[in-house]
Amino acid sequence: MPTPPKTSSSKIIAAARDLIGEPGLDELTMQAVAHRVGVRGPSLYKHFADRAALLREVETAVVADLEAVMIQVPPSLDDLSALRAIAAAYRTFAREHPATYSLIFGLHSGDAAAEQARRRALQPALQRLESYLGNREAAFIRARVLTSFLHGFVSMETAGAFRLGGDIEQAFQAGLALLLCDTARK
Amino acid sequence: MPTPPKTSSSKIIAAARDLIGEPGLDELTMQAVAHRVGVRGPSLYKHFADRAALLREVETAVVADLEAVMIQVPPSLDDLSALRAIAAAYRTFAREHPATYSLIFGLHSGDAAAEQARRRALQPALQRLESYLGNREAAFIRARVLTSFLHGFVSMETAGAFRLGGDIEQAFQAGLALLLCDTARK
DNA sequence: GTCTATAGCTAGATAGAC
DNA sequence: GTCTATCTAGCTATAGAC
Repeated sequence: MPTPPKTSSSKIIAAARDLIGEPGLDELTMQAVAHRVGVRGPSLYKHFADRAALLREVETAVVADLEAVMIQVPPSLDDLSALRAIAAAYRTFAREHPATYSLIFGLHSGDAAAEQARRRALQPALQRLESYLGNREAAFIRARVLTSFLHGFVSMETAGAFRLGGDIEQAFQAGLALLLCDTARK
Repeated sequence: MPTPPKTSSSKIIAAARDLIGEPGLDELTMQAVAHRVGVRGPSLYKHFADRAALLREVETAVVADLEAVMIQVPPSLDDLSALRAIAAAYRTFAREHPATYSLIFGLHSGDAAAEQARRRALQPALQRLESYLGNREAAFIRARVLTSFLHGFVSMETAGAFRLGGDIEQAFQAGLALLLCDTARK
């Protein structure tokens, strides 16, 4: 006679869902990196203690790159135009390097250098917001809201999550318009 | 004499960044799932063809769960209150099941069932938005904007990306207030 | 700093008995 | 439908020669 069932598809699915942990970066293997730079895997360990150490440095470098594109905004622009330009630069960066971008908020390694890079990258936008809103605290809150929108939008966009048609560019501009409306000014 | 250098730390970092592909779900191994349901690994293959097939079903189930919590909003609520409640339910779901939540926009498997589940989950919020804004097209755009904000906010929140202090709840409410202001009504 | 060789591990998936 | 046994494959990391 056949062995009695111990489980079921739905039980397996439920267990799988309980099990999901942090997503990794499977493709980034030491050997693949080594091949890219023309050496063998073990040679990398003369440069970095282990894979985690390499990842920490990558994280910091990526954030610095994002800062570099956001900082390109001409100082001559008015605040609102500058904020729009920063947002556009952010989105462009994410679209051009989607997997790389995902490290910025995806690794959360707690690395001090990466954390400092993140803080530094935020600074220009924060200053513009403060000038625009005329209120330091409001600018800080708005920065969080704007960053959330930008991160969510580009994450969905690069993941191909906008699948219902329509003008995606229009949605981006509409979101910016709502979040950059100057309602906090007294 | 020592072997001449073929590479450098910065080259390695650059190569690593070029290499980053899609993040995986390392912890979700077939053996771990099997152990959870009290069987051995190979038994799972009688239920699902392979790991990818299991993941597709998990994805659909997760979206259905998110829909279930968003649908709990009482019909008696006015549109604005209902939209706030839906947003709160979304955020609560992500906070309670962060890793599970990350599958919703993270897997993009192109699975038809998952796609249909996503569409279905969006429907109630979309209807409320249409009633609130009095414009079908504006509601569709606003839904994209709101979803982007929600997804970005909860992704950052669960990743621990809000590291600069301050009231995170206040930022969430501020974002909702800006995105739910009724500026599109004629 | 590079290499070869290898240890040690873990994963996905299959074969065949029951 | 479950099991044991096994295959294949890939990864991190180390040892030691050059």
